[in-house]
Amino acid sequence: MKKKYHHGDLRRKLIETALQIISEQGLEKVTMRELGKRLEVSRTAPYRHFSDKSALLCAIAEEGYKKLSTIIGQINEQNTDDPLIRIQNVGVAYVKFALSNPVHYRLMFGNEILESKRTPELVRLAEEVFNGVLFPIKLCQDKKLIRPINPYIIANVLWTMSHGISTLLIDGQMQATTAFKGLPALIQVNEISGSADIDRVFEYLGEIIANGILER
Amino acid sequence: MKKKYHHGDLRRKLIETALQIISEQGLEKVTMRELGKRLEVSRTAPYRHFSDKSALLCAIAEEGYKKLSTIIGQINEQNTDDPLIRIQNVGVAYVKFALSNPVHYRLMFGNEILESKRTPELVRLAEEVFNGVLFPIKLCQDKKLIRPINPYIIANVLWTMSHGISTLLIDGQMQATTAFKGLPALIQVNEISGSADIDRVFEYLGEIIANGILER
DNA sequence: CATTTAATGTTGACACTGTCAATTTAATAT
DNA sequence: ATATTAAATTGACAGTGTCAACATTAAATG
Repeated sequence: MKKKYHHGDLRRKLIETALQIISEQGLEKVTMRELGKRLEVSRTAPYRHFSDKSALLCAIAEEGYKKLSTIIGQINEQNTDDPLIRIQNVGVAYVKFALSNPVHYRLMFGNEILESKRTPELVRLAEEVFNGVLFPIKLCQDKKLIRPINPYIIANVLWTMSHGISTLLIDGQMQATTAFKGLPALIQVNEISGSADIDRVFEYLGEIIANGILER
Repeated sequence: MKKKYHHGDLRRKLIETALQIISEQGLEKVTMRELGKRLEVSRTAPYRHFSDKSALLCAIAEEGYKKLSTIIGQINEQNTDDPLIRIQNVGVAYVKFALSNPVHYRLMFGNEILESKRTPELVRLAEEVFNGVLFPIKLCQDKKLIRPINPYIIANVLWTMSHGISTLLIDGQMQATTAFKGLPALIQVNEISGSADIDRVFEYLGEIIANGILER
């Protein structure tokens, strides 16, 4: 790609600056004009790189999908003694990704980008992520570690779980510090950072999903 | 309340019209001016009823919380032979509410209303809903039907599940028709309406949460 | 009843937005 | 060195949230 023309690397900078504005002041403060202003470029310069605002947001979502897909792919390549652990690792990684990249995550799975404006590439990448969740489940079923329920369902259950907790935490609906307080030592909230230790939360949720909640 | 002054019942109409616009064309098409236009009133008339746009959206969210809270309250008042069924009923009602009132739901639990702009009343109503989820769980634990796990955790698991599936379906990320296709007869998608039969989906998810996914 | 008061609605104004069309600048290809 | 094309600019237009000043009318008050 070499060096760029005038600005140098405006496309990249636009994405970065948009991300920064969203996390600082929220999505509605992202304007094409403000982006131009911040990057010391004219108000319509961004249109040379993104056909409209929606296209810019799509690019961010795409970036997120690629990142998440890579993370999950790497975990699935790791060898583990216990294949069940791999499922947990995928779940933990998923939620951690969401919490570390809330802006990406909201654009990926939220309603900010209208359904009609989602690019085919976006849809493809989303499927790739789902397959990454499906994979370790099938593996465990092959080894008779998980009941022979349709693996799609189980994947959807795990996805539902991971997505649910991700969005509730990201959007400040569930307070990790209180939601999991006063629990057995198993779950301990990291009081210093103020954020829950996702590994332990997921460990606990995993135990529930694994064994169920019924008395037997 | 009798008849109103000039327009009659502008406040009510503003909420209704906003809801209609959001479900037809999305949130960003709701503008104070457009609301005025549609209701044949001046562009700033809405400001006599809502201090700003955010206040209008808060009012919609509040309406949603009250509705959901009432629904869950009614279910919890019903007598059931099997208290476990009550938990399932609450979950099903929750998801059904979300699917029937997607606009309300997104405003209630999404990020459209900035965290800083949420009124205290909004927070209180959200807690009320959570308590409605907690109640039947505690009841089942009293009767030794559910393992003596901290009931808060279980409520959070159920909430996570219900919220996760609600948002994935509402935002068109999970296709109910395909996500639960090719399953045992237990789950059958309503092909006519194109929407999943939430009762059955939840029945299935409920079974998984109840008994876990592990082979034993 | 007449009159004050407060609720409700209007008009004008401002700074801001997305985005198009026409134009200019400069990097690359020839 | 010139032609081509990518990148950036300026001007324009219709739309937006919201404030301040003003107008109208319902309700409260005497």
